[in-house]
Amino acid sequence: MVQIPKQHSAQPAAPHKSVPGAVPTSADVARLAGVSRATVSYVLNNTSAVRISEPTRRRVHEAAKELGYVPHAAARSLRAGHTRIVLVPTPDVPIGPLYSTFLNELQWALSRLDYTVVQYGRVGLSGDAAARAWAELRPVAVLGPVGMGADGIAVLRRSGARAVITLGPEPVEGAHALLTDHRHVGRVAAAHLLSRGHRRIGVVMPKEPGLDTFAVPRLEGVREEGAETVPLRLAYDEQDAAQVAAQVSELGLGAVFAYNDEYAMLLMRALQDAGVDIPGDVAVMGADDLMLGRLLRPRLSTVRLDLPSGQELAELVDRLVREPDQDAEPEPREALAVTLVARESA
Amino acid sequence: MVQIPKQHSAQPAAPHKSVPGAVPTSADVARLAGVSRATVSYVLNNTSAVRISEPTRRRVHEAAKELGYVPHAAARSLRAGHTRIVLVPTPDVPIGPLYSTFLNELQWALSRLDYTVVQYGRVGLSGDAAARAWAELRPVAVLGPVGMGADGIAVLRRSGARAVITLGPEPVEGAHALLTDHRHVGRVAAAHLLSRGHRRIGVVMPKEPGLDTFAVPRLEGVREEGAETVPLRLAYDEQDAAQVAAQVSELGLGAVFAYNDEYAMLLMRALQDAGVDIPGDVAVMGADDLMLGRLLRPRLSTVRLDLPSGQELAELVDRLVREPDQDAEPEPREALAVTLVARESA
DNA sequence: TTGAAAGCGCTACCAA
DNA sequence: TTGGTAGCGCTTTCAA
Repeated sequence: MVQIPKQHSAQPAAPHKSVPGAVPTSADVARLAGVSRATVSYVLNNTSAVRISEPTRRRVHEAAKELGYVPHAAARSLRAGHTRIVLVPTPDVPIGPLYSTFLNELQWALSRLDYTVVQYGRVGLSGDAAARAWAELRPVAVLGPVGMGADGIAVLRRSGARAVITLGPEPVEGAHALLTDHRHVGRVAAAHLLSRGHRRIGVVMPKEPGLDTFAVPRLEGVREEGAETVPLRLAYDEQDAAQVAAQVSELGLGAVFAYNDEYAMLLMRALQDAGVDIPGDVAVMGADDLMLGRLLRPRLSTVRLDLPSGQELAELVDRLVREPDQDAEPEPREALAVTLVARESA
Repeated sequence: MVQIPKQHSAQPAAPHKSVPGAVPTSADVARLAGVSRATVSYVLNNTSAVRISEPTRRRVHEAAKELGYVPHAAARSLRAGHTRIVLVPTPDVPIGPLYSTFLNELQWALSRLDYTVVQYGRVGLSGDAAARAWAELRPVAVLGPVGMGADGIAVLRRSGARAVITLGPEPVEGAHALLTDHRHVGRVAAAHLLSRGHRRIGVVMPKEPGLDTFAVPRLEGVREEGAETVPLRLAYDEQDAAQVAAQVSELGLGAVFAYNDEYAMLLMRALQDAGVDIPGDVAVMGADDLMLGRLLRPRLSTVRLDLPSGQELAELVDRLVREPDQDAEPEPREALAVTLVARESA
């Protein structure tokens, strides 16, 4: 599976002799400083249980610096029996500025807490195969294994993960669930549109694959709120937008709820280019409350989403890692706050 | 530094006895299958140098499945002497859809090639401290250590990194350099504006910290092309945009080059709200060629950037890992293609 | 205050 | 075809 250069076996070099080109180990440091490996470890880790004399400390530090010694994380965690790795999924598809900002923040906050963030792409593995691949790294925490079943979670748990946190519409057994139910988004938008007298609502669904994870629940939310929905598939380009705009007119739709602000902007422009008045002829709503919505004319009405901050989530991870039993199976809690932002377009 | 639960030392449990709650090892599998650990390794890795009988294979596989055995990546790479880890920097600050799409693509492509992508945030460490922290993971490749000097690169190299690739304006010794010189962006924009008779150009610089890495070179490019530049600091909000718009009028600026399309849109809207005609009174140019530029009226003139695709970059990494000496110090090559996209706003 | 040595989980050599 | 075993680099107990 992995090709390994036979550098070691080629010549069974005399033990305890440092090869020039090789990466220095703590043994090399020990030799140079004239102490034992144990002492090196004590000094470099500031082990408080042991007192090492100043001269020895200095010698060790100097030797380490001279050799450019860098400890080997894998060896350390093998010995320790656990890692500081937090696994974070790479979304299969670019998912918008909102989410990528959130991820960024999260990574930053986790790094601050001295965790190593590993982004793991699924790359076509099924839920359980993915779980096994992830478990090989022995992560101390795993975030948002979307679409992973209870079995996968169990594998992760058995492999030593002390915190498994899902972000998704429904709780998964064995994981700490942060519910992000995007149906709320659709409901809020629909409620607003309904209150303005629109009973039939066109719902813009991205043609781009992968976004359905969010788009479908948003559509469902609109339906649940009691509106009649007309799905409109829209690719993120101008040509397609012109076609959908025509479709909106043909169908006599008086209101449209777009997947998010970007798709709303795209469609709104196409409608305006076709001479449609907004909100007079067609009311348009977006979602995500991006800056661009404020810059459009008319100003875009939208739905704001508040995810937990990366900071908060990082702290949750840290807490679960430290006290794993505490909330083994806590009440799943809604983590997605949703607010109407009524401006001019609807 | 890391608190380690003393689960092992608490009771020096009899060796070779599998503890129920613990993570199963290959020894557990061997015991259950009634074979040696070596055999387990052979079977599970499909080692071609050794032939194992079918019945034995089956027994091993069954035992592994029953125990839910998952190999330990750290132990494996400790033994192997190298990892499949590729270190990728987390940008300190959200950096726009263009770059995050690129990163995403890259991660996906690397995962496909069986690399483990680790995102490492700098978290306030200086270049060389960061290099040491990164080297602890013994990555086989490191991408884009921005602002890291030759020393840092050397540490990484000595720790076993076979590919060190920088993306930045200038080559760094010891690394494979992909030059991304954003001055080109400014030059192309300035050339266009100059050809339209604008000699004095307002240059919008984001107030947001971290973006200066790109903003400053873009400004320099404008200057190098022979224009007189007037820096305009702009925060990404409407209030500030209104102020800057007023400033543009006061200064009698006839042309503005914004850091990117988003800032251009922001300023353009503010100018229009103030009754300024575009491009009649003020010509506006953006950069990055985002979709939103096409949707503005007038349509936004901009500069398109083409980074190498994630796929290409992943292949480069793979090639360097396989043949490290080949291009130890190759000719640094320009990796950022820059094209003028002239539309209506300038 | 320091050193010797065991052992974390795994793979690959060598011997049977 | 299979097993024994050394050893990757590190930390930590125990003994000196």
